[in-house]
Amino acid sequence: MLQQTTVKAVGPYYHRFLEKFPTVEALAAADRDEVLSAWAGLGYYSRARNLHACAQQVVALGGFPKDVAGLRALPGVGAYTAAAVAAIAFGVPVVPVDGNVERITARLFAVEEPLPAARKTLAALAEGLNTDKAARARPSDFAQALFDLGASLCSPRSPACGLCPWRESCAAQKAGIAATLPRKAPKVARPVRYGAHFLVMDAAEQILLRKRPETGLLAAMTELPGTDWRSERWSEAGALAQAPCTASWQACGVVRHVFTHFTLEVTVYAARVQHFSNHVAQTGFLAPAGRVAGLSLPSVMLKCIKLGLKAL
DNA sequence: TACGCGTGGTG
DNA sequence: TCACCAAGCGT
Repeated sequence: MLQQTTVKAVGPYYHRFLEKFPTVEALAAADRDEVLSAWAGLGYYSRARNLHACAQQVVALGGFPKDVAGLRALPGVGAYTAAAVAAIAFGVPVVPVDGNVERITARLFAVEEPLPAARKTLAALAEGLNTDKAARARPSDFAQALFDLGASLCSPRSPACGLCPWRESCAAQKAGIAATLPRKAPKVARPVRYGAHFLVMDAAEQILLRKRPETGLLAAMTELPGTDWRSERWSEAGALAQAPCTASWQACGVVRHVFTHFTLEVTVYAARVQHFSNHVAQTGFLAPAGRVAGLSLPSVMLKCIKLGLKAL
């Protein structure tokens, strides 16, 4: 959960998740959709699918691998997570290299090569951080101390070098460039994509939803029926031509949502109908409008539903 | 290597 | 408002 996600955002999800799936066996035995639903709103949904697959693999193996190579082979476990689990759970003297440790290392050794090209260099330098006896004796505490140093003093924007225990040995601090490291390669501009989604509710206050494809963006998550997300705006006629049924559609506004690599602008249309024909209902599934929790809805769709319901 | 993959917080 | 960032991984 903590991959690219703040401790604060993870907290509630983590506790709910452990309550729902208290053991690796319970997680392995759960339905994939139940796991996705517990993850809904947290983002990077491949982590949920990988974690579920990972639990099944661990159960099949008869327990957790206890070394870096064994952990690294599990789904969703990369170099960082393998090292973190090995050090923190199993006391293996390795240094997990996350964003914090990359930043600390870049500053300590004044590495001016920009990320991501510098990643290999930084990992090699970080590996040498725990050579002293005290550090090697407590791999978990050493890793945690690095995370905390990065999160508190050696922070991205304005590092508190005056308070840093490593101030004297920090090459970037000596050179006066600590705040400018690590350097990053310039980013590409984030394009805007446009879509339209449709909220339709029957007399029993059920709304029509559908499942997204198994691969790609928001894989296997739930959504309101809608158009493609494309680089040109949709005309009203063009959007309504793809409405899930005939109804007096009402445009109720635009939802703007920022993904990592593009910004999405969704025009939301809403309508009431007496009842759904079988033909229409079979394009997706029906759910009570008041109870959309537990349906693996990503945040962008929660925004759309909220906007649509307000108009009805 | 470079990109696809979410969401919320912050200066 | 907006760019940047967060206990990265898979392809």
